[in-house]
Amino acid sequence: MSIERSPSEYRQVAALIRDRIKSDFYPRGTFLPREDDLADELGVKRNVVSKALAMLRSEGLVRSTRGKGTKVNPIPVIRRNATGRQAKHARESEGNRGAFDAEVRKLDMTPQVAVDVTRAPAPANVAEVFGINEGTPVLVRSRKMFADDVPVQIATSYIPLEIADGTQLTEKDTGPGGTYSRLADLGHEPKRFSELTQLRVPDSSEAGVLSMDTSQRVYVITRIARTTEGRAVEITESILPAHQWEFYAEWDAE
Amino acid sequence: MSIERSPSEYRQVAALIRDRIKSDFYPRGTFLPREDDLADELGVKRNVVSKALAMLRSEGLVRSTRGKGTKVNPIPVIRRNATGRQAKHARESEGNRGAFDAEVRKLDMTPQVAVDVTRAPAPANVAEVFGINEGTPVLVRSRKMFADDVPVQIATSYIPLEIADGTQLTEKDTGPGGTYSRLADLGHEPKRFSELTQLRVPDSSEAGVLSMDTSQRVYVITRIARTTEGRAVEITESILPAHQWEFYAEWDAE
DNA sequence: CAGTGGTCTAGACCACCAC
DNA sequence: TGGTGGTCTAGACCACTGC
Repeated sequence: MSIERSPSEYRQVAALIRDRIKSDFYPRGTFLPREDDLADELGVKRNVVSKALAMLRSEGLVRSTRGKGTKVNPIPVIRRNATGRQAKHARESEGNRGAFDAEVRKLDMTPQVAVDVTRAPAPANVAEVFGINEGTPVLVRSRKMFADDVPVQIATSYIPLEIADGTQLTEKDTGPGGTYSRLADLGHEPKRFSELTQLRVPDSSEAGVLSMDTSQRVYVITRIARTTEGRAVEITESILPAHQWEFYAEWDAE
Repeated sequence: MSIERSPSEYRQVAALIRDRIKSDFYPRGTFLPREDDLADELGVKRNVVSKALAMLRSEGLVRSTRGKGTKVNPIPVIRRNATGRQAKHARESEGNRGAFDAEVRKLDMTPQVAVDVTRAPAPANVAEVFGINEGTPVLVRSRKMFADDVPVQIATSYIPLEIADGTQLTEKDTGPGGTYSRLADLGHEPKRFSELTQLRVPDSSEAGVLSMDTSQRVYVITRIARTTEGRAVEITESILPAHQWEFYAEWDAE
């Protein structure tokens, strides 16, 4: 129906380099030729190559460093299993780092998690779900997760201090089964979950921590865990570089 | 830890315009000032404004048309409910257009669906799942979905001809309960589902149909429906402009 | 036709890296 | 220090819209 119009030079250059990456002509983890050389090879100005590479950078295909060059992203896409993350057996067989370890190891990479626990004023959205005033202190458990030393996820969990204070939840290591098992021990077993997944540009702080560009995208996954009575006992906000992840789920009809 | 470095001009311009859109200074559906005027107002060159707008365009915040101007995206983000899409009650109460109608109407917009049914050679990935040879004809049901006349989704379903031939599945209107109910009538009730969600740039054909830019992103959702015996009886590949959607799910622990 | 955005030119300067 | 990418300049031409 619509007439084929020839795309602009920089889009053609981007498409060409994208193909070369996908066909392993530029293998994962190696450097591209420098922009001047690409421009000469393809008969375009450096600005055009630069614009094309900016496009590939925003897709997460390459990463550029001033003074060094442009390298093909060394990390493959990680498959996040959205099916059984909260399942009890998964928690107990894999320990408190949850499903992340398995997801990364499946790709023959080395997972790594750094945990930090503090108390901090509740952000507005957290306060609203917990039914407390904005700024009321809550327990904040922050995790940074790496695959082969590349940051691929930030997860920040909030728990009401009323529940967590003085318990193992305030320790870095929450013990076998992790946070949800401790909440269960305390009589607040999470049974009902909701999850909202959004896509947006990272703010500059997120971009820094995840060593991303602000032209890239992050998934924001907000999960609320509630007891059978409906009380919200934990909120986790995960930030993931979008180009680094895909989601898989399985389920049976009721 | 890292020193605050001032972002480049075009990023500052993009941030400013982004804020103006979010604060309704430039309301949804209205035109921005033209690039020359923005450049004058902000004391930068037009190229810089142009680069900033390209960024916002790739985020789906604005849409530019040569000769006309740049308009704020008139359509709000649609929330896709990933919880009960395959539930029988949902199918029967809402008819064969499924959950899409409800999702769009919830935002006070008008849903619209165009259906096209053909036979076509099975693509490689479809053939593999069905266990047939690539190129074997299969039934292909294509739907284009609109919210207030804006295309927001393409869905392409594949069904083995062996099952579908000569049945209502080859009609545009599959009747009450839709495709899955007809499959059930035929003794192939879908009971097990898997779904893979990926993010990528649209190819030029997808960009055309969804009137998108190739600097934007689409979700690709591939769902496989199987019988209790494990036979794949339907595959649906949905393409969604990523900036137009978010995903919501709820579930109970087992 | 004039008005708009999309792209490209042919430079230039700077920030950052490795040495 | 020289090599690299990131950004900006001050134009220019073109594609497309609406009159």
